[in-house]
Amino acid sequence: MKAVPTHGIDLDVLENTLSFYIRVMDSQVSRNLDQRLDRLEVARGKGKITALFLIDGNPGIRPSVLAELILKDRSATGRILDSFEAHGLIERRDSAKDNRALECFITPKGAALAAKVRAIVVDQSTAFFDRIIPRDEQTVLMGILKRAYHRLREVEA
Amino acid sequence: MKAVPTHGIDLDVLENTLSFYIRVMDSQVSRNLDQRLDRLEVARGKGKITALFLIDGNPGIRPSVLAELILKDRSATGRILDSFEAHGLIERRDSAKDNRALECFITPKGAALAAKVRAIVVDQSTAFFDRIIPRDEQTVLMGILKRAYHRLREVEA
DNA sequence: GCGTGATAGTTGTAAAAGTCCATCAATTTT
DNA sequence: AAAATTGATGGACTTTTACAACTATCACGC
Repeated sequence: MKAVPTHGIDLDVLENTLSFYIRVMDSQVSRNLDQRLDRLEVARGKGKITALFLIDGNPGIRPSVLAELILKDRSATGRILDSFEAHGLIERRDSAKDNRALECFITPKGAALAAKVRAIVVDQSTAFFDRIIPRDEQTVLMGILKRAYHRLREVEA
Repeated sequence: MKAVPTHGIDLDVLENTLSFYIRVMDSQVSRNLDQRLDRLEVARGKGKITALFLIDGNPGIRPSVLAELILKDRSATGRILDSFEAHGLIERRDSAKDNRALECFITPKGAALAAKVRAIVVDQSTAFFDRIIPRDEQTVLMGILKRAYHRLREVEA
């Protein structure tokens, strides 16, 4: 990528639009993360990593609950689970309580992947933001976004 | 969407990972924005709005410069310009100085769309974040992200 | 118990984005 | 003048994502 100074370029109203910065940050951090996760079954897309962790940390979690937590519809979630299962990362078993429902369980292979991804994700986020945001500001940022995240869930409900 | 409380759900390391919150915020704000922009030629995808504004505000800007600014490769940028041109929003003319290059110019129709989109984008961002982040925190957030954005460009270069 | 409506999950489809690579023309460098 | 670089386009491919249709099951009220 070439050096194109941002000073002097007129970004119009985007200059003062929060959503613009969120969107740019996302695309860059996501691209960077995908490179780190290359070949790891969870690269690309926003929900795969969260889904893997949730299944790892909440044995028996159901696809529909998962869908709401990763903010996707059931069909998209189902396809993620299909690919997880095809790669031997999880198992879907019929629920004893509700014959419509399934329950997701991590496999040893899935747990191993989760451990690996855990390390990568944390490391990547730290490395990425350390280059562009001072540590004290990162703390502030995290606080604001964390509260916003929880409020988002309340509001959406 | 149903009420699924986030309290009590274990998000694993994501709980303290900045990239996670950035990614979630992005997906929500982008989805919300797309709904607002429905049918407007610039919905979906991250670069279209920025590209339109840049062409509007910088007459004669070249596709390759545009590509670097919207953080896409030339091929993807070209396709955005194709669709803009097909919809009569811009014109690409041969550059007088460099016969390889093109120069992009907004059309009246494109300028009208830019004006409309400008209003929507600002309004949407404000409305979206007002629901989940107090105004004073929004100011702080904007400052941090703005600095991060410019540093990102310096670092990437 | 039975019907209505909601819920769980799958499948199909369609649209679109992003990336990679090859190609071609024009320009700059040495 | 040859080589390397840059600007732009085109094709192919992978993935994501949303939307709607469909089956099966459950829950509630009467």
